[in-house]
Amino acid sequence: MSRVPSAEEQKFLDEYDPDRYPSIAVTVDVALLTICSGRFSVLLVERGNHPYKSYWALPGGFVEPDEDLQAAARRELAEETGVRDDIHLEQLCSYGTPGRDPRGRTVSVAYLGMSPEVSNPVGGSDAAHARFWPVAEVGSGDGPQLAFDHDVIVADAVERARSKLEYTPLATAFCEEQFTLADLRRIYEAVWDVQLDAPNFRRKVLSTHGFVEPLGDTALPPGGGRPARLYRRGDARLLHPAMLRPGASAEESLAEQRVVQE
Amino acid sequence: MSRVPSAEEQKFLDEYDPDRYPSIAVTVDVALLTICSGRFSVLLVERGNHPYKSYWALPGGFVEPDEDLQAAARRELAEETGVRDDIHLEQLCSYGTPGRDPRGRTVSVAYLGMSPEVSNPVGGSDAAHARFWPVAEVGSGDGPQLAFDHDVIVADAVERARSKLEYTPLATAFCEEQFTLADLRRIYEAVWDVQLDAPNFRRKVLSTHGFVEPLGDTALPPGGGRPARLYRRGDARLLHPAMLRPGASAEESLAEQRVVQE
DNA sequence: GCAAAAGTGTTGACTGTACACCCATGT
DNA sequence: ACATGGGTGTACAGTCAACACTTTTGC
Repeated sequence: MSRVPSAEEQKFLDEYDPDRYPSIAVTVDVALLTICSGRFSVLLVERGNHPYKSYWALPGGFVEPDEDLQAAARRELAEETGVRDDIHLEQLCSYGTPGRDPRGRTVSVAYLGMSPEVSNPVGGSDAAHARFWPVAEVGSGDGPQLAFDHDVIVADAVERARSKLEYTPLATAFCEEQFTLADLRRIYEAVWDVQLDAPNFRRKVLSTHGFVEPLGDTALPPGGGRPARLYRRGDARLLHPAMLRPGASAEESLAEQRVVQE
Repeated sequence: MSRVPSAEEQKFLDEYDPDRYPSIAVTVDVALLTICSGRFSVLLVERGNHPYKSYWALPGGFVEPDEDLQAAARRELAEETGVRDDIHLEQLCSYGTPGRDPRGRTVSVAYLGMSPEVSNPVGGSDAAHARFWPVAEVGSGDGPQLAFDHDVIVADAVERARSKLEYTPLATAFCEEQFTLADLRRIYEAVWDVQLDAPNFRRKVLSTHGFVEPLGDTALPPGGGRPARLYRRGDARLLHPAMLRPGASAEESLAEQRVVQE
């Protein structure tokens, strides 16, 4: 990567005087969310190096010279956890407060991932262990201690996911290729931590154009009962009308404000 | 800024080998939106230097060593356009595709700003001119030619603003300190490019807790008519229920998908 | 038959929209 | 007086939550 700069590039490098602007490192971090044994969870890796050794952190790392940001996020996720790479991934936010990394100035572009349950995430190169933690435990005292500002990133990711389930069909990103409406409903119930009325949920989903596509087959429920029809993702990107969270008036709105207000 | 690095920092610098990772420059760009003579508009500056000389661009520039990202956005906005600095500013998205700047690798953290009408934005240091352009013209052929990937950033900012007006009280960010409900309604009409029913709009706003606070005074409408009551911003950060755009079903949803889908 | 889960029908409360109408001011 | 825009009342239509009820399976 040490070629002769063009005149344009040289001009840029003059403006970008490395004495005035010592390099800022650009990293990506991924908050991969999933429903793990019925609980809304986030993938974390245990750090093997200082600083924050033996703390838990989001998988992530440096962006390579000619690599797109999202490609970097996908690569880090694969390297550190072996998660398959066709999952939904979207940019969440960038975090660049001076001092967020004690080793030097970094700006981290965080990504939000959503995937069906992953059986065994493997700890990769720089990650000692990798496992899913229920998001309810991450904020509280009895959960894992998070490195850097990753607790903030996780909180933002969780709230973004909760909100996106309202007006996009992304709940299907947590489902397998084929799923029943009960599967889909359990996604909503786990993410929002509420109970939903199955008959009304069914009607809402089916009346929303492009949310799900019916398949011919049926699946047997685990504990016995009538077989349920199977569906796959539809082609809609937005829900009309939205699937609003129940009882979102007044008091609950406190938690949401973090992500929304900036 | 040339001090002796600590052991931790040195370790970081070893990991962050500048040969493997040639510096990525971090910049901020600001899409400042406002209602200018009744039209939903974005602030652009005409570039005085190559590349993209005499093209129009968003105000922005390099992040300084010990500067928070949002502070950098606010500083660049003040330097290049003289816009007052108490306006609403929130992070929009980061753009880092290799090749987006022909001079070298950059990652730009874009911010979305909302402000009341600004009388005379002044072109600052590196900006030849600064002016507001109606967003409807920016995308089309007869509008300004935009530098870099700023057309994408503007499109994302516009869609984010349209969407935020639905579920937050941010329309008030476009209003002066004191405003009438007709002022507020004209904000919605300009941003969404629709006509709203004044009586129903009034009821919706007043029934939404914390959206606006009534003041004692009244203001005379410009062309004669009954004086209107004045209001100021309320303390809500989210609207319950939301102010949904009329006729948002099916066909119109095409444009929205850009920002939402990633 | 009974338990369990899928799926259907019905009702009453609530919300959004359209529009008729009244009120207060300038000219 | 009348034009202009602010503000109120009302009635209809659509949506949503609650829950009773039917269907199809395993045991």
